[in-house]
Amino acid sequence: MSKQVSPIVDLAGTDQAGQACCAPLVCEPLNAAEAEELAPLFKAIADPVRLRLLSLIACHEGGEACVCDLTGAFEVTGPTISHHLKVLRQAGLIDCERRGTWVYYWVNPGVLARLSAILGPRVTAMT
Amino acid sequence: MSKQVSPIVDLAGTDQAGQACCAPLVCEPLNAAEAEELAPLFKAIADPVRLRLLSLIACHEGGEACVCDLTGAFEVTGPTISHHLKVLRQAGLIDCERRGTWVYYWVNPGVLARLSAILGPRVTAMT
DNA sequence: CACTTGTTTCGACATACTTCTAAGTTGACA
DNA sequence: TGTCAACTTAGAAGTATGTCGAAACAAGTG
Repeated sequence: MSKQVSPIVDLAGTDQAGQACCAPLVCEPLNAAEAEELAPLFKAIADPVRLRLLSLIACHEGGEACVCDLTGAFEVTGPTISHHLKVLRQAGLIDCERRGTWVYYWVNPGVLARLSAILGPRVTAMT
Repeated sequence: MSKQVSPIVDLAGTDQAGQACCAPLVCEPLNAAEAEELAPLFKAIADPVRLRLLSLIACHEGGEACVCDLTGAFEVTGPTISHHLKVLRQAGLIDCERRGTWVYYWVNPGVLARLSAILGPRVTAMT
C-alpha cells in the first residue's frame, strides 16, 4: 500500500463520467464493494484525536506540520500520536516526508473532498 | 413523510453566525470539544453495513424504508441489521416510526450535510 | 564517537465493536 | 383469544482499537 499520491485522489468529487463512485450516497444506493472501500476512510477520521490531527495539519501554515507541532496539542503520549498519524496515512488522508530531524505531514485534499462529496446532499455542480 | 427536523439540523453547513461549529476542518483547527462531538457521528458511518443502510434508506422511494426492505440486501442477520439501525439512530443520522406491523426509517439530511460541510474543501457559498 | 532530541516500533492491557443465537415485544387477523 | 409476522433486546464469543511504557531508530552536535 505504497502511500505517495494514492490513485484515490482523482475521484475528488467531480465525477467526470457520472460514475457511481462519487455520487452522494443519498442519490443512489452504495453497493457492497463501494461501502467496503469507503468505510475504512470514515473509520480513520472517526476518532477525536485523529480528527484534530487532520485539522491541525490542514490549518497549519504552509499546509504542513511537523510532529512536534502536533504532540503538544494533545494529552496523549508521543507514541499514541504517532500511531494515529500512521492510521491516517494508511487511509491515504495524509502523507509525510522526513526533512532532517523532523517529519512533516500534510493533508491529501482529494480524499477529504471525496468523502465530503459522498455525504453531500446533492452534487454541487459549481464549475 | 415530513421528517421532523431535529435541533442538530440547523448546523447544516451554512454557518449563520460564522461559528467554528460548521467551518470545514481545513479552515480552522477543530478544538477538543468539537472533535469529541463529531467523532461519534463519523464512527456511526464508519462501517460498511451502516453506510449501505444509510444509502438504501435515503435512496428508497419516499425517502423512507421499512426494515424488511433493508434486511434482504445484506448477508447478516436481522438482529444485526437492527443493531446497526440503532447505532445510526442514536447518532441522530436517522429516525424511525412504527406504522402498524412495520417500522419505517428515514434519513436526517441535516446531520449528513453537516458532516459533508466539515470535510468540505471550502465553504460552498452558493445561495 | 558519545550524547541529545525527535519520531516510530513493540508488546501489553483494558475497552469497545461486530456478529450471532435465543428470547421478548408489538401489532394484525382469524 | 390464539397465532403469526415484523422487529428489538439480551447475552455471549471473537476480534479490533486506543493507550501506555520501554526500547529502537534517525539525524544533528560537541
